[in-house]
Formats: sequence, C-alpha cells, structure tokens
Amino acid sequence: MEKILDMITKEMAKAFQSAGYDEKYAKATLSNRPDLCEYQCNGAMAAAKEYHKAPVMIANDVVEALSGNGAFEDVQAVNPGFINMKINADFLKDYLNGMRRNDGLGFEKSDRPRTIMVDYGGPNVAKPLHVGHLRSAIIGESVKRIARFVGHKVIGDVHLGDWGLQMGLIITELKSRKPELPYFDASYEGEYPREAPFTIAELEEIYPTASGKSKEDDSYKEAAMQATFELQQGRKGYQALLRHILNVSVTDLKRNYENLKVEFDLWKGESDAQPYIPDMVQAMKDQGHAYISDGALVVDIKKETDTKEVPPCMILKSDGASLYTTTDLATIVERMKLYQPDEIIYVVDKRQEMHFVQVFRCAKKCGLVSENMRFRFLGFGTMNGKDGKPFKTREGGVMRLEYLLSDINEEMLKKIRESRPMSEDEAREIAKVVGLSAVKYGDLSNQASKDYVFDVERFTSSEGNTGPYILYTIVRIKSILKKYEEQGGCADNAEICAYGNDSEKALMLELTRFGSVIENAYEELAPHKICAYIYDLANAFNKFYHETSILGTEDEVQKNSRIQLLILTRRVLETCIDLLGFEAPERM
RNA sequence: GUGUCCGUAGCUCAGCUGGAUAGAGCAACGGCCUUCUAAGCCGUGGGUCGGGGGUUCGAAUCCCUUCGGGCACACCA
Repeated sequence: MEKILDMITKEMAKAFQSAGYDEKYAKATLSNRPDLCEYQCNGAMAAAKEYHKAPVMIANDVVEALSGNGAFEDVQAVNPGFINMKINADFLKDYLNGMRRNDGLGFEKSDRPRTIMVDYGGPNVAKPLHVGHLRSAIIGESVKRIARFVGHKVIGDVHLGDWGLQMGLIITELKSRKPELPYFDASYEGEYPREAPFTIAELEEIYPTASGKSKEDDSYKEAAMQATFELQQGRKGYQALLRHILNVSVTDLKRNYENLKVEFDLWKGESDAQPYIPDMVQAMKDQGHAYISDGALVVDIKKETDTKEVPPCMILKSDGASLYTTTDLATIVERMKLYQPDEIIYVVDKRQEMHFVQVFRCAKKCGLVSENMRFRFLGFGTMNGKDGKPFKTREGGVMRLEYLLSDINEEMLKKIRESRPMSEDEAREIAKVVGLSAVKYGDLSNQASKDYVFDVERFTSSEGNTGPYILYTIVRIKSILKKYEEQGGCADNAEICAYGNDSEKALMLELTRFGSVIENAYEELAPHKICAYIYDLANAFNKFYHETSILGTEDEVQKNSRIQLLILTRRVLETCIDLLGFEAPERM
C-alpha cells in the first residue's frame, strides 16, 4: 500500500504535467497551516525560476488542472505560490480501511531485504550493568525492531566485553584466593570442574577488588598482565576459567536484559574474534597496507577529502599485542564469514566515533568487506542527572541498572496506589510494565546523539510527552472496546466511514502518517520520530475521545465505524510502542 | 592547537533535505467529572531561535565569522 503523501504527490505530478510543468516540482507535504488545509505543495515557487513566471500563475495552472480530482475536496492557490489541498473525506476513509485490512498497517516492506547486524549492548562480563549501559540497549533494541519491521533480516549482537586485562585481573585475584584450584596448575591434565568456582555476586566483587589492587601494587598488575598474556596464548586452565566467567556472567546479564525487554540474537563477544586476528594481520601485511610505525603495526586511512588529520589505524602495539581496534576488525571478519551482512549498525557512545571511523575505513581499505558494505555509526549522548552532569547515585557513585529500574518501579507503584484501588500483585505487575515505558520513552523521545537529562519525576508522570501518557491512551481505548463487547457489540464487518466531526478527522489524518513516519525513522535511525508521532496520535485520540461519546453514537453504522477507528488507533499505537521496545497493560 | 557536535520560552525538548503566524510538555494562572479510566481535556500568559554578516522572492534551517559549552584526537577498552 502506498503512503498517502506519495498518492497525493502522484496526483500533483499528473496535474503539473498536464499544466505543462515538470513533475519534479509536484512534491506534496503535510501542511504547516492546518487551519488552511491538510496538505500543501510548494513546487510552484521553486518552478518560478525555470519557467520565468510568477509562482502564483503556476500554482493557478496546477489548481486548474486538478479540478474535478476525486482525492481533494478543495484546492487553492495562495500567494506567493502555495498550493493548498483539502483532502476528500471518502479518500481519507478509503485509505484508513486499506490500512485496517493490511497486516503492516499499510506499510510496504522493503522489496530488497538486506541482512543487517546491530551491534549494541556491549556489556562487560564480570561487571554489573550500570546506567551507562542503558542507552545502547534501549536504542539498539528499538533500531533492531524498526529495521525488522521495515522488512530486513536483522541480527542483534550483544558484543560482550570479554577480553583484555580485565580477565587477567580476575584470574589473578582468584588465584590469590584459591590457589589450590586446578585451573592454576599448569601441569594439570584432567577435566576441569563443571561448576564455576564462584557466584555472580563474588564475581562482581572480585573485579573491582582486583582492579583496585593493580593500581596500587605493581607486581600484582604485572601478574595480571602475565595472566592476560597466557590466556591469550591459550593456556588451558585460564581458558576454562574464562568459560566459567562467561557462563556465570551471561546468565546474569540475560536476566537483566530480559527485565528491559531487550533480546539479543547473538551472545558473541570480543573473545570470539581472537582466532581471526593472526590471518587478518598477516593478510594486511601481505597486501602492503600495514607497516611499522614507531614500533607499532599501523594502516594508513587518510583520505584526500579529510578536513582534519585522521591518525593511522593501529593494528598491533609495539609489543605485538592486539588492541580494541584489532578486535573490532577481527569481529568484522568473523561476521562476514558467519553471517555475510550487507550492513552493520553500531550503537555506541558517540565519543567512540573516531575509533569507528578508523575501523570502517581500515576494513574497506584492507578488503575485509566489499565496497558495498554499509557501516553505520549510531552514536548516543550521555545520560545526565538533573544537575546536567553524568548520572550518578546520591553518593556520587555509578548506579547499577537494577537499582535505577527498581527506583522507577517504586515511583510508578506509588502513583498506581494513589489512582485506583487494585490488588498488590496487580499493582506491581502494572508498575513494572508502565515503569519500563517511562524509562524507554524518556530515553528514546530524545535524539539519540544528544545528551539528555534523566528525570524520574518527569518520566513517570502521565502528563506531557511520556511513556505513561501513551500507555494511558491505549488503556482507555482498550477499556472502551471491552465495554463495547460487553454490551454485545460486534463491529467485525464494519468499515470506517467518513468522519463526523473535526477531532475525528484530525485523528484519521494522524493515522495516515504511520507509513512515512516509520520509513523516516528507519532511514535516519531515529526512534524519537516514532515517539513524536505517537504523542501526536495520542493527543489526537484523547481530544476525539473527550469530544465524542463513542459508545453513545446514535447511528449504528457510524458507531461501528468509530469502533473500527479505535481498533486501528490501538493497533498503530501498539505497533509503535513495540518498535520502541515496550508494551501496554490491560488497565492502569 | 586541530576536528566535531551543540546553543530555540524560567526548565526539559521538537522543528534543521529553506516556505505562510517558530511548536510541545513541565512549571504559573483559570475552567471542565450524575455520562466510554480526570494518569484526561480546554484555555491564558511567556521567544532578539547565542551575536554579527552573507546567499535567497523567502533563513531557526544553507554559507562565513564570532562568543559560549560538550566531546575526540595512535600503543586503555
């Protein structure tokens, strides 16, 4: 099904042509003067130059060519050259009925499905998730869902931070605590135990302890580096420990992400990419791309078009060890081999942009991917507290994600108890669902690339542009539909008919925007556009709701039409919040 | 220093592929519940779009410049 703007643009194109003008000027847009019309076309003003004619004259010609066109109720040329269109009521309701009958709500899935990997989450193993991990998870999840809705094959990869010195630190600390374990006996030949020698709670305590010690004690740090080295060289006991750390950690991470309704298709990590490094590095050398500079192995990635100095991409340190960049490049090699993506989207803190520019360029230059490979960097800003500085606990520490969520849930629970009586269990269940919407909507309604202020008060409020407000709107619709059913109503075979009042028309017009909003949100990787849309849609519905007694509609045909309109509104809203990564309760 | 992003109402943010009168929300003030969830709806006040230049019939939007802020600039990840 075509988007309504495209349909209107097509009508305009015909009119421009028959009036003797190029159809490239026919683009229709949503009106920015809703008091005058629903759609407008500004092409006449742009065309004035080419045809050496006053814009109004062109506009008038086009308007004349449009006379009798069934899509419009009225078309006018206005100074200095706007073409204002009022849409025909039947055209509008036909469009909505089309949406209603279509699984994708009229959105046409991509005819060229691509394989897209989304790299998001990026937690470190053995460390609890903290607020710094929130944005990548929330934004990445939404981007993944949007891309999938648009029709692509999308693979979400958590890309664990499970490599490097942190592993050596844990091993070292464990060794000093339980030296009797077989993992530390280099001559041990038997099977290692299945059970991990620690719990997640111990693991979370071990890392910061070790990290602290290494800063104060040089010999401790050296031991950790040695352990890291031996792990990377494949020492069996350490490899076994790594697997334990991963198992314990991933189990815990999965539980946390589940609470966020964030689902990864792959639980791969940096360590999975390590086997690809040697061949990759060798190939870079053989191709002549990599050379030694100040002892380190680097690849030049400068381009003539650069406005600034782009430092070479470092592949190996002067001691021969690999780095962050090496791992990311090897991950690309691995992904190409296993999944052949057409595109990889990185949802990462925007401060890492330079690093990824280097990685992308290097990957293309060295032929790790084809020229057609599309790399997209979706960098997000910092989540700040109300003071405008990075979000901290009251004590000034890093806040665990779990605590943040439980704070939100408490706040939600308070509001539910104030609003209406219900069982404690139900209240808790609803608080969880609504609380998640508060957090996710609060984040996603901002442009990803900007820093934003995390404000529990504001996010959990149902006033204004918030998740709870959107959910409240959906719950209201569900409530009416339920009552309608209880009254024995059945609108299954009903069609949406022409609007009966202005707010109904406004609601209908909002609904028709769905397709172009999704398309735009996908192209720009901008979930906040979906937020803005459902906020408008919810407003339009609430206004209609307030002005119109839906179940009290006298005329049966119109009443059933309105029921269908509500069903469609609910579907659009629920589809959108699903793309954002949360859901609505039955009541609240 | 180089580069990059940002600066819109008291606060939090949209709008930025140029279009008509710059929009929301919060906060402030004032209305609306015997009727589908008032966690709602309606209204009032509030702006040199950081400053200055330029391009254009038209600039918050594009270009230049300037001020203020964030961030990044090869052996951490």
